[in-house]
Amino acid sequence: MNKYRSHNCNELRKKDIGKKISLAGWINKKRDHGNLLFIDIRDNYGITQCIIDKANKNFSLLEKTQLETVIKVDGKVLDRTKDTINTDIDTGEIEVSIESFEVLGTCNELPMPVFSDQEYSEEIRLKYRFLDLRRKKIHENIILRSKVISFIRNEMNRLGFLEFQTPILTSSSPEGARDFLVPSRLNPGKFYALPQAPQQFKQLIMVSGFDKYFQIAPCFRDEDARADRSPGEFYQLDLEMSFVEQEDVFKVVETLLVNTFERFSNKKLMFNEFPKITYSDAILKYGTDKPDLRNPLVISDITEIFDRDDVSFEIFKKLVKSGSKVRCIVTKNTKDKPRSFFDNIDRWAKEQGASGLAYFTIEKDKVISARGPVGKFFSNDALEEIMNITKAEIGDSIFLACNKESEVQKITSQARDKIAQDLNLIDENTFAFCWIVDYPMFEKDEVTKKIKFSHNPFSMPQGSIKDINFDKPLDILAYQYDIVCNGIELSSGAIRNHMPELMYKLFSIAGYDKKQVDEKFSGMINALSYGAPPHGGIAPGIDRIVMLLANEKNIREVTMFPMNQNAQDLMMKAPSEVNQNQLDELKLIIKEKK
RNA sequence: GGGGGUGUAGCUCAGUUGGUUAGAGCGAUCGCCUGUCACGCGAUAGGUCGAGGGUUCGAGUCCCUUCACUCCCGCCA
Repeated sequence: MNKYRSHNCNELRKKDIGKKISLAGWINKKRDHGNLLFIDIRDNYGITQCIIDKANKNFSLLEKTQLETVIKVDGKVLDRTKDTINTDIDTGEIEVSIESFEVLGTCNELPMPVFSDQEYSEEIRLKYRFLDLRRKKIHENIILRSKVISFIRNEMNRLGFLEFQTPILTSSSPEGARDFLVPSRLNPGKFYALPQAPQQFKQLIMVSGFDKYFQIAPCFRDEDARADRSPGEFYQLDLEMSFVEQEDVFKVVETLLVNTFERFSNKKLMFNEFPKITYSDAILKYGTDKPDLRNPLVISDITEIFDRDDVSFEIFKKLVKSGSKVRCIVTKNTKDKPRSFFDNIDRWAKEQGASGLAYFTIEKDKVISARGPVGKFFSNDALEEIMNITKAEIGDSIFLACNKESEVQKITSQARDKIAQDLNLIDENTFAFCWIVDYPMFEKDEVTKKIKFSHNPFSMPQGSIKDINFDKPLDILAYQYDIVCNGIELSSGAIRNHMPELMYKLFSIAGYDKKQVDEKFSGMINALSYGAPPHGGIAPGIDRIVMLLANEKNIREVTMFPMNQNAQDLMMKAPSEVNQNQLDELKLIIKEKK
């Protein structure tokens, strides 16, 4: 028999009444009646109410024992009378009469209560993460995470994928995020980099002939945090497949995600076969490449309307002449909404730094007309044309913004979210997945005006090497795709470029000559010259998947030991200074701070 | 690097137009209480009002600087 317990704290039931048992766990809560003491003991599995009265010699000692002390109790399982049954806990039909107890782990006065629904500051939660993790909600989130990862492993195995580990100490690469660097003692002055993703390795695994690979891979990027982005490190379900086209990857990911989300959430899936939206369509219709498809609102371009003579909205007309675009959002049947609804949205847009959102509602008495502050500027014919373009109907309202393309795209995208919220159009009980496809291979850097890779430099461009017009690099599309759920980007992937000749060509457009490519990507480019199979893959973010399943807005709620926004671990006090010997061995000198 | 929010007891918070000795709940300590499950009742301790400077007869409250936490922009192939 186990030294500490005969049962866990969620095990005892009516059938155990009369048994002599022992339990071990934390004192979750005490209810002290002076001559009678109730003690709830908690472990990973649940809570059991224990009871002791003054007749027992241990009474006064137990009465004074702090909450969260770890104790072992020996006692007998008792029935509870009908009116004292607690239906909130699984063990609520019984209780344990304590005969003796033993303190296994003492507890100081707590810096934060464990048994409480209160919210606490991040600072205290992170500093005492081991206490925070005892609390029900986050404890369950972490267990969920474990189960999701385990399920995904099984599914991947079932789908014929092999799990491999790849190096954590690797080389710095010029593209992408900032690297975390690790100095090399044996090679003074040189540094390893922690992998931003096992990108090159997984391609090398394909070149090595393993056909289907996956890994729950740690990824390290030295970039600033967000609510849905851990600083420093996060996990991806990294996967790669040989002899596949885009559709083959989609099929695997759809199967995996549908199974995972159906298994771990009660929410509905809006699509079992995820819709595919081209990047350019997404940007136009939603103003972003990570649209929330639960939101039915779409953005339309009605710039051409403002060239018409029967439209007299002079401010917009003038802006359009100088190259601005007009985009609009139609809200269905909002004719009876109060003026305040419209004005609130206009005011909100101004708060976002835009020049506001013009609006009108389409009405029909004998002829079609527009009601609202700017309605008078549109003729009957112009309104019909707008209705034609936007599919708006009588009784609908139209919100318009006019600005440079990038600005109008930004504000209409935000407005789409804001209006949907105000109209309560988003079904919180749904997951809406979609693929964003046909990403451009290159984009122009706004600052330097140079052409650079818009996503992954190893992606395969669409079209054969003979057909691609390399003189218009911004027109080249890639077999590059993202998967998005409820407006959250879960992952990027691509069919890879496995042809060295084409690779050099594309890198040259982004400003790397052959020598640089050979140097910086030696592992990859060399391997591709020795018989590389066509291959492709993707890497869904594990943390974000668990966030969606746990219904959490912050990634720290699904991360066991997260760092704070400044990439510090308040519990372990990382990062920290190191001693002079360590620096000497590494041949490093710390510059004085300015 | 930039913008917003927050910072008052161990924890969660209140604190009026600037005005006496800065309050409450939980927790802690002590006392009472044999059926609670957020047990109840009474008492006690506990404060550099994040820090520094300024305005004022007087600052938790107004102003400036700064720090911490957080959200967002930049950044994240």
